[in-house]
Amino acid sequence: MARPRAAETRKRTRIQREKEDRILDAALDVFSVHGFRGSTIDQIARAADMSKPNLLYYFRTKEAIHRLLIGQLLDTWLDPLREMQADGDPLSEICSYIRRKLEMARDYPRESRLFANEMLRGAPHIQQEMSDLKSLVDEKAGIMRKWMQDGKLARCDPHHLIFSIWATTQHYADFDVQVLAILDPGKAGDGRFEDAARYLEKLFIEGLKP
Amino acid sequence: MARPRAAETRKRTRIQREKEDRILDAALDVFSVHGFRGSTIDQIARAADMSKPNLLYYFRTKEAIHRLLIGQLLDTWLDPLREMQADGDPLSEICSYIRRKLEMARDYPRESRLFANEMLRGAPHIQQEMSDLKSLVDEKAGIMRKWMQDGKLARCDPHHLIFSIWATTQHYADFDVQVLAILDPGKAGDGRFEDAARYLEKLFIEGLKP
DNA sequence: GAAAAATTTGATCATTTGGTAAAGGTTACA
DNA sequence: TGTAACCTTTACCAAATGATCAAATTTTTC
Repeated sequence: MARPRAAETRKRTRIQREKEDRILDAALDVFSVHGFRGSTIDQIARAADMSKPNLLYYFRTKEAIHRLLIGQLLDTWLDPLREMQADGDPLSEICSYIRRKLEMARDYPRESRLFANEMLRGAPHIQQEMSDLKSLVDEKAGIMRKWMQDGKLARCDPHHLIFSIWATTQHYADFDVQVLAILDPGKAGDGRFEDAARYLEKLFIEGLKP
Repeated sequence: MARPRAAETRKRTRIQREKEDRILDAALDVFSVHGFRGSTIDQIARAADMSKPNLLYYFRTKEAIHRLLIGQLLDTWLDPLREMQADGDPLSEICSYIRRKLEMARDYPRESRLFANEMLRGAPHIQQEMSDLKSLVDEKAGIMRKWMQDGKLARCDPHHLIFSIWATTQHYADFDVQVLAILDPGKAGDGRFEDAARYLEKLFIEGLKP
């Protein structure tokens, strides 16, 4: 290979770590708003405050950056669901899940939007991950079904229950502009997340009480 | 003006109506999946089965097509909410609203995704419409607040109630791939929408009962 | 059925975009 | 402090993209 690319030889240097982090952060900014096809390397490079060839020294292609981001994302995105324990109190477990998902929407809105973008275009690159996701969801749906049989949770379709939690929480990241445009300007801080948590906990507790 | 562009002189012809419809339909296909920046005129022209210059005879620019689609969308998108009547039974009104929104997610998923794409990129072109939206939502929130005062609806934040209805229903259009990947293959038809309706009506009725 | 209007096409253009080449500058480490 | 590995930049390229033009063809109108 004529020119050594970053990270292809031996260990990662300090500069490599710093720049790769900067690139990924900038790329998350750009991809999460414009999607893969709508984002340009120039845009990302500008956001990372470096030249395009310099950026391409660290990542061979635009796709390589995107792939890495998506991979990192899916790795942590489902942690809150994984934490749902069969031996906890059903309504508390569901409330904790809602709270954790809302915190993610508040603290990692870019990741949420990146994911939403991927879904909107039909999840072309993550067939394997969707399959893993199904396994996890099916497992947790089984736990919920048990809770229902034990009379600790209202009978309902557990898959749709999970969908409704995803939808209501991610909404605050993906549709943030809309939420901000509609709520009173006074709620511009993070107050809307606390209001949302209060509302959603009440809705789901009352709605799912056996 | 050297060359007459479609619809610039006198009335719209039969061909104009047909082709413009074909273009808008194709553009909705493309924009709803790839977003504005991620879509190309070539792509839309191919989907509409015509040449690029031919397409550009009917719409001057890519943006003109997009603007028209967004305008049409917002015009009808809020109809279900407008139909919510202050003098109806609160829980029935809310259930009808959910059902209508679910029907839109089922019958017009492309429109839902087009809207979602716009929101994800920060709704750059629809500031005015967002303002109109706020007026409508505030009005309906007022109705809900009245219902709560009359003891006909559980006390909660009406804005977040509306958000939760939007989120849960639009989810079935915007995240359709995910929904399909997770549900049993048997639900591949429109059955998932009926299941969703059953689940959501129960959740909201029980959750919002006074 | 001819004139006028509308439509379609093929060639073309300037810009943007993803990506490369090669040369010069910097860093780490012996 | 020298040098090998690593990093950065300037210049560049081919393809894609948004858009235009003049000429050719079709449709409508009288």
